[in-house]
Amino acid sequence: MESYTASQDNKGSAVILLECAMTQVPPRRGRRGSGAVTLHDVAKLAGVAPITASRALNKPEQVSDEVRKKVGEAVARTGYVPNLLAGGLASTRSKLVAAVVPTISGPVFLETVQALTEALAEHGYQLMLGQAGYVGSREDALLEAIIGRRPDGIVLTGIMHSAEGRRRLLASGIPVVETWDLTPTPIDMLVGFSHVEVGRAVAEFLHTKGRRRFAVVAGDDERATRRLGAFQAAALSLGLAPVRAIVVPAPTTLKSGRSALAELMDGGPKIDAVFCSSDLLALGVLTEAQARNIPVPERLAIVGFGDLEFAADLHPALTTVHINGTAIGRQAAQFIVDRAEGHPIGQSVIDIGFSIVDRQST
Amino acid sequence: MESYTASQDNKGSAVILLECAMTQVPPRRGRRGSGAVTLHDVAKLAGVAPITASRALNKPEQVSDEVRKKVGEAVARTGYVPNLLAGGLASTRSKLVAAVVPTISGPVFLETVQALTEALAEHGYQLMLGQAGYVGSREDALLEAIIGRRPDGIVLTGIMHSAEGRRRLLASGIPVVETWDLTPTPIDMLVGFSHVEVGRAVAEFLHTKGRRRFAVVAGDDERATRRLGAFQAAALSLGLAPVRAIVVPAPTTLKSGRSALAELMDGGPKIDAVFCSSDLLALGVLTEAQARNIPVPERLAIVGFGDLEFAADLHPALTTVHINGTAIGRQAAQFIVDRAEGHPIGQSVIDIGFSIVDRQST
DNA sequence: AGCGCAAATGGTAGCGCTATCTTTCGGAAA
DNA sequence: TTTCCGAAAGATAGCGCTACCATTTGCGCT
Repeated sequence: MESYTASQDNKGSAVILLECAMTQVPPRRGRRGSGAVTLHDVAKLAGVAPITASRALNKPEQVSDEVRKKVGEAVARTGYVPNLLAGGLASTRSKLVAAVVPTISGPVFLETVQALTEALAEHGYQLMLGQAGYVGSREDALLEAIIGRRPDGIVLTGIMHSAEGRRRLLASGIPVVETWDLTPTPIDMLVGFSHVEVGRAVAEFLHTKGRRRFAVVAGDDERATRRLGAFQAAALSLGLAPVRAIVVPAPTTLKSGRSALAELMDGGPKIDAVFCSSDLLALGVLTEAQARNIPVPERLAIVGFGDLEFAADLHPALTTVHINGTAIGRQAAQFIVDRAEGHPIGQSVIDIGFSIVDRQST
Repeated sequence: MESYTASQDNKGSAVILLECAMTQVPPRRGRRGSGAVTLHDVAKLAGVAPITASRALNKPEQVSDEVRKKVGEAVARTGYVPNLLAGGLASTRSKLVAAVVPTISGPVFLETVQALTEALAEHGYQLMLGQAGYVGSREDALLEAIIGRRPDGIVLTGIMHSAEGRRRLLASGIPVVETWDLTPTPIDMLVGFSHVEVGRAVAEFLHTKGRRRFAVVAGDDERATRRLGAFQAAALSLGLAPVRAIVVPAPTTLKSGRSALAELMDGGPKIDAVFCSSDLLALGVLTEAQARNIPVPERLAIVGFGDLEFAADLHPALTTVHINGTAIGRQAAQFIVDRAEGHPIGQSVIDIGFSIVDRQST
């Protein structure tokens, strides 16, 4: 490994010392306050009362064309940016939505978060992201930080296990959407699918394809474990041999997939199909199979989970379980916006389903 | 493809209709306000003045043990959660930091965002994530949403090109950290590395390895293009043939990598080395090479960029450019916290360097 | 005893915005 | 012409918290 850092002889990349471009803050008026342009300033410049300026910006249909125009010009001239903290405090609507994910490094939820961000932005809401999964994270601290901002909604992706956490969320009175799962007792709203169904469906799928000796490589998170359990149960009721399971620590990696297949091949009964709890794991299994010259799918079938963008273009293309993460995100946003605007929501629990994408690896 | 959704005959996964668990909001006291527990309530219960309760929570060293204890108990009994909007408004310190990324779907910046989140959480700051890259995103709307929340800092990862945007950021007076690049004229603070150096270093590296006929597969974003240009220039000054370049749309994918190599092999001069602007692209090139039975590294050397977690475990393991994204995130957090707390910062521009990780693919 | 001083607590006054109520005013209805 | 009504604009009063200043208290010192 060759290292290139400022301390070495890379002239072009050396530390650059520059005077920090001083941020030019206008002089403060009193001893408090940020010194920024306020709605008062805009109103004064436009020659109207502050409340009228507020209406011109937030409820333009309630003011005359003339006022709207004058205020608009004043905003443009002053570079006014509304203080949403103040607005949120006064109106008890923060226009903020919090999303909690185990860790953003896991590519699985990205699509959901992305769709959520976009859908919310369309309605003028902003997303705040919280991570619950990394070492040292404290769930109570995260909840405190989230609830303290008084978001208009909270989206949970496959977490919030503790009864204490659920209680606090409920007590906060903030709309909550749980996603990526179908729990029998949702806190509030829910959009997801059944992991038990996934496990069963994949087992039946592989059986239909003529496979008989199954193995599973799964991360040790709660939902993967549920899929695993259902897969094993289904195999059993199909009259197959007990399913061997390798459990690897979450988050799952290509590396764990490789060593899992190595473990499966180096001992124990022969297998002809592996169900992996993530596409990354499946890629690892595939990689190890190629390194060992095990032909896929001839000798070994591989099924992933997640249908990440690369799955379709692997060689061989990966058969996997597709979840419409974008739809989950959109629906979650819809739930929260509807709730915030006071629209009635029909059903508060939605099963979004899944599909098995049959490609070359099976 | 088999589809499993609520509308089909999967009993276990059907739409579940449940009464929405009604959020139990305590009765409102006046006609305004959220009805939640306030600091006043806590203070009353603890038998102290509101301001004293505030101090007990925020500056515990300024109050007596007795007060601290009484307030603590009152908080526990009431389930009080401080309203950070109000606190932020009063103190002009929102304890919020905004990060702007092109899109969170790109795995490249995830490590940075992750490190940023963690480092900020340690200091009691929360991260707000904004996406600038997706279709339909409007930079001005994003800036408005961000500046409107009065964050204590803004972290930019490889974006914010427009002069207008830079002007607004500067005018806002909010500390800004640009990352993943080394621009000659930073808005404020900066932590990154030189893309030009990367391009040059990789060209020299491949030359040292005995390769002579280079090609590049690069995404069409600004920084990748800069690496590409430097790579080509370096190859030229090493006396090599002109470097063929395939430019693919960002965000880069495995698929683009495959088709890029296909294009390179199906016509034009022979090549013996490919520099890819992302590891995903490199994986695509590798996949296509395997599909075509081109031995790597014997006939073709491949270099990626990013050193994603899977790179080391591919077969063959991928040679790539490693960027310490975690260090970038940590340093950015440090910058902002220091600035917010009023600590002096030494240099406001830091080159974090990079390294070439020499593995099996070269 | 008298003084000064620092630590602990409290009172006041906003932060910048909007909900709510009140006022103004032009024009249609009577 | 008078009355009434709704649209448009303004005045008032907070939202829940903290900065700033004032007051109280205890204690060591001369």
